[in-house]
Amino acid sequence: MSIADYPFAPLGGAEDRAMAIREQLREAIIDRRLAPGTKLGEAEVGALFDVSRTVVRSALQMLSFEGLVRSERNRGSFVANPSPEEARQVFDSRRLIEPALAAAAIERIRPTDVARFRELLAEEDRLMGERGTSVRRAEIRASGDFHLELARLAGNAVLERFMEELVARSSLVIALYGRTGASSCGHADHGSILAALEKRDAALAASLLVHHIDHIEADLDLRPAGGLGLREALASD
Amino acid sequence: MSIADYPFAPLGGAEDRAMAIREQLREAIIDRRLAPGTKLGEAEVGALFDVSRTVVRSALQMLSFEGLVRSERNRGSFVANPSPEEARQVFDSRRLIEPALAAAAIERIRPTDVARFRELLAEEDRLMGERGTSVRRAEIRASGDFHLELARLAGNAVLERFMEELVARSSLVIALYGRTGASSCGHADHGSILAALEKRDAALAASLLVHHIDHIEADLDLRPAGGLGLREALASD
DNA sequence: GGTCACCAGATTGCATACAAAGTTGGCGGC
DNA sequence: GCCGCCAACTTTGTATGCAATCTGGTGACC
Repeated sequence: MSIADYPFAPLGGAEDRAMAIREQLREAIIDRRLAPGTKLGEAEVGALFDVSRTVVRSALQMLSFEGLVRSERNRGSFVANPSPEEARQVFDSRRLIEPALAAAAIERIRPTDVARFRELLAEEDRLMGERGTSVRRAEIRASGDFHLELARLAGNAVLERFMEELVARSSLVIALYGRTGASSCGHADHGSILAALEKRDAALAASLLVHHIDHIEADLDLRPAGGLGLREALASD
Repeated sequence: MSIADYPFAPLGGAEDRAMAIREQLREAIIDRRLAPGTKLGEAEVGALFDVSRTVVRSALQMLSFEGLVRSERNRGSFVANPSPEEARQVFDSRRLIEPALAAAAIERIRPTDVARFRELLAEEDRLMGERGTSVRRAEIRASGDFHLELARLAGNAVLERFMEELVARSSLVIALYGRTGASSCGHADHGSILAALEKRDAALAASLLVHHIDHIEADLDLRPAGGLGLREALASD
């Protein structure tokens, strides 16, 4: 299940063609099929999707807003290369927002919602059982979907959109700094969080969420990337 | 002082011409020189700023992302007409985020920051003393700047950008639903919040902030807008 | 030999032209 | 007289062309 499958468009009602390209690029970036620093030339992307640069520009602008792409005037757009500091800020933001989402979700959760969560968990389980890089990508995405579902359930469209951005950027950060050894997003955590939601124990859910996010962040290698500050820290271009 | 005066561009690095138009439109919307529901035709806006539709489109897309403009495919863009529910979500989000910003700001606040805050307060004072609708507009904006300065000081670029959006949308909501009688944004509150920041009393600052936001929201008339649901509720077009 | 200036190539920024979708007004039929 | 259909207009969506800017390399000059 991807973000685009949700019944509402993430934003106002932008052009659908550009939105489609945005989604494709977003998935590719999150899955790390597009490495950070990769140049996204308008003409090149346009040729790839068989659309004009106009549409590509629109898509790139959206991604730039989301922080997944960095645009430099008269130079072009590149897949974002979030710094460790940016990564920390993203996780700080999530630690702030998600517990509140849980509290709100508890007020509104219904059996059908629980069922949907269980579906997501089952999907995660299935993916965890397998091996391979593509599976790992799907795992990161599935993990994000859990948090997005939580945001959706909370019923605050503003925070939900913020979370869409935060989850996307988190996925990019995990792909960048994640240590391959450990499971990037402790799956078991999701199960216990869901249990707390079912029990309508907001304090427990909040606590579990914060620890969950701590856990994700702890699994990252956020050292200053060689300590250098030169342009994009030798962006693997 | 407007957002554009800050030393960094609010976003990636979009085209500067489009950014300029975005700023102008944003100011106009927040100041309610552009009433909610007003159609923003690409050609019309383009003629006004003497640029092509291409640039206008870019600006409108940005505003659409910020929630200040609503775009409908093949129909055009309109100044957003936030529903009472949307308004509540915006304030809920602010009640969540701003106390955290205050706590972070306390860790980093320095005398020069305090001085900047005092400047903002003085500006507010000056505006409060006068009368007239244009003054009232400036007052709303100045009030927003206080909160933006707080966000800036917190040092989290992610949350800062969220706050930029929230403050802008709040201003729109206040312009829409604000009761003219009461002062929209209790100015005295800002002073006491700043005092709490100076004393580095995070709990007090957080409490004051929440009450401050409560106060703003309480001053609004968030009734279901006449109960009618016809297109844009008779959008004054 | 090193440095600076200049030039060629490529890429983005912007404007314009064309195509598609929607809206409005009028006309004819019922 | 009212309803539905059709056509012209208006507005947006997309493609393409041209100008400005940046990059990288070459050659002259110090």
